[in-house]
Amino acid sequence: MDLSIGEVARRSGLSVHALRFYEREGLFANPVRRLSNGRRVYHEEDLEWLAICTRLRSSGMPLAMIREYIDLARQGPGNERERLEILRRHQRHVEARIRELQDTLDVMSHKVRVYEDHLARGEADRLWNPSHPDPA
Amino acid sequence: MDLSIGEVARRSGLSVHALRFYEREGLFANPVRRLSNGRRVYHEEDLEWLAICTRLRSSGMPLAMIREYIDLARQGPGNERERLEILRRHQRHVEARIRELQDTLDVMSHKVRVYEDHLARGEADRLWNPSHPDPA
DNA sequence: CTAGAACCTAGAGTCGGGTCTAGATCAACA
DNA sequence: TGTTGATCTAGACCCGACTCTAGGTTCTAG
Repeated sequence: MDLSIGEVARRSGLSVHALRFYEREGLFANPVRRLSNGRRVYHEEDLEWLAICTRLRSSGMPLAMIREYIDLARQGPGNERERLEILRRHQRHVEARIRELQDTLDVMSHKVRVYEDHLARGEADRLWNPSHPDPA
Repeated sequence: MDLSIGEVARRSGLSVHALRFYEREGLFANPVRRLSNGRRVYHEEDLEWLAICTRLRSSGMPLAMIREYIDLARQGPGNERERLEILRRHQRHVEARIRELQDTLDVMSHKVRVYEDHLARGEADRLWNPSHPDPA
């Protein structure tokens, strides 16, 4: 079940450009094979890995960290602890990020609520305006 | 209580470069005043606004959106609904982002847990490795 | 046979958000 | 007085992660 780069782009949501770029950056576990005419051939497992990559990326893992991971995986058994450590590092990072966002969200929600009250009463212009006192 | 750019940098955590850059980008509500010798003078309210900016930035609000907001604030009363709408837009964005991160975190945590079990039993090399089946 | 789509490479360009440099001025201290 | 350090401007540069271009080949349908 061979897949062309266009097919993989369509199914992964990445552009063909991005797929070639990822390959140059060494983000594929298995070197991408070529047809005799030079065209790239992908398989289902590449698609699965890309789905994981996309997840990791969208949660803020830099390509360099993904490469670090895949480099270990490529070396085969023996470094599982290290791989796990990379994942845990990112896990902690994401957790911290969620806390940070939640924190900002709380502050914002409070501001918005207070301001809505003020607006409802016809008082206004005091919402996070550095030139004026803060109603919160 | 006048503050120099260096003082503001120290207290805001932004670099002097970034402060000048923010000014060029129109992110200050009140135009930054100058001493007769051309040096910038800041005040406590600038610092307060910068703290807010930093929050918004670190939660992913682009500078362009902050500028949009501050432009409205600068125009004075009458556009409070619009300002509120900007905040709500970002609020929704942050909420969605938190959900996305939480989602990825769940997947990762599951993977990590399963893998730790496998490792503990001496089975290995199956953690998100595109060349091998997945134990999850 | 031919048009158009899909593919190839190398390398340039983009965007956001800064960061840094050069060269000048100015302040403060020993 | 001289040196150190803070500031100024304009503009170049950086980074990550793509995105796009130019110029060329190859596949596919009619």
